[in-house]
Amino acid sequence: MTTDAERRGWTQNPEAVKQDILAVALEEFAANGLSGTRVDAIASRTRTSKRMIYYYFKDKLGLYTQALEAAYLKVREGEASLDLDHLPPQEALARLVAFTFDHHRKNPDFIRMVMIENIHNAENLAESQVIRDMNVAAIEKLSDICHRGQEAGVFRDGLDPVALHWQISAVSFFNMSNRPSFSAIFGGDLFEESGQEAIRQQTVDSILAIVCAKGAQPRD
Amino acid sequence: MTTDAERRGWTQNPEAVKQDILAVALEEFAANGLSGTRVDAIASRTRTSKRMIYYYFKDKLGLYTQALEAAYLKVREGEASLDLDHLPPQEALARLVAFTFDHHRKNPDFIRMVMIENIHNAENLAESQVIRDMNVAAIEKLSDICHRGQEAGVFRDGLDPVALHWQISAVSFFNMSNRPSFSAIFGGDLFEESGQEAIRQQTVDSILAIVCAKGAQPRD
DNA sequence: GCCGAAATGTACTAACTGGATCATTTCGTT
DNA sequence: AACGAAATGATCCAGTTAGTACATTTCGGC
Repeated sequence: MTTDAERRGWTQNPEAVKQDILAVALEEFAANGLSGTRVDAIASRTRTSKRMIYYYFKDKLGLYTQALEAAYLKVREGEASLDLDHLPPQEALARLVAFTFDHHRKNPDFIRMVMIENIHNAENLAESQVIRDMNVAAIEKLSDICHRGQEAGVFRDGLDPVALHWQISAVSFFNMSNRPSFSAIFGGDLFEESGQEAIRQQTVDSILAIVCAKGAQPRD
Repeated sequence: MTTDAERRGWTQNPEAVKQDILAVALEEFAANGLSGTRVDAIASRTRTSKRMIYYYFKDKLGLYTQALEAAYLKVREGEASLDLDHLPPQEALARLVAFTFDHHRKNPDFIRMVMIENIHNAENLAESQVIRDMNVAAIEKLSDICHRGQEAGVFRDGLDPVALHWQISAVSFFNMSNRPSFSAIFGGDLFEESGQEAIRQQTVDSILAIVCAKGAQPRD
């Protein structure tokens, strides 16, 4: 299929060109921020030219916005694999927390895109419906676990799934977002593999502690 | 003292000029990031000129670095006021967590500077000794509480003050840093006053839970 | 009051950078 | 095989921006 292109000249391949640009753009924006990224830098790392960027994405901002959505989509793919329905609530929650923690670790450029968005007050993110949808799913998963736990009598009443998600995200996100500053100040021990396991466990414990009904026995 | 300047011409006042520039620079960098900030924009908001910026700070990066340190210093001032030695360990820790949470809320541009630094892999922050010193103090405070708690038998053994600090920081920091994206997706309820109180309490609870000795009674 | 260094004002520039212009090639449709 | 629209290449441009050159003023010490 690409043999035509190899031989001489070039072949029209809009979709591949778009994807190529988008992949590079994501890396560049994640690495350098919105104003820190040079369109020329993206173009030169692409198999095509700057001309195509403006042809398909119109703007630097247009490209950025699409790259942001691409980052979210890429992350979403990895999330479906998690099936917790068959687990008892405490176990399910523990798994969800640990999974979220690890999942953030595996997606550094997604993290960086969100950081960058926050620097810009999430103005572009606020537009995207795609992104909103995706996160609602996360809440539903969590909400379901909460209900099951309450019915089983092992979780306390009055849980707020959003507040819970907030806390899980906070730790998982911070672990990646502030790693440079944190380890510059305190050294990198916590970010070695053993350190990461420790704080992941600490995170799981802390989350379980706040949902557990008073008097319920802690898991071992 | 400024009357001379009012009358005609200008008065030499190196220190005031420096501080003026630095204050504006901090705001601008915090608002727009490193590459997003225009030196001219800083200059025009200053009582002096761009010329002075380069005279005193040499570089855009030089100015940025000093602004970063200034942000840290400003935050440090507010921290000394906290005296926990007279409180029992659990109470002291609870206060420390709540204080940290609130303190971050009160210093948005500090938060943003750290965010920006992390985008840049904390390269500039890593240089500054001032900043390192400051955070060591925080760990010592926490470490002291841990020891007292262990001696009193209410905290479990094997606590890592740095890991604890990591968790406290994570939540407090994320609460500010990711507010735009989080509320764009989930709405702003958690960031109303009542919501903030709820998650602050949730944070305190979760931290206490992970330090408390198994079997120790939770505070009421 | 004078002198040299420090401090400040004004105007400029060289390079960068987002974006535009113009021309050419591919390719499905007829 | 011809035609028109879509896709791509090559080059250029105008505004922006970090940083500078040059001139002037202030001020402490003598």
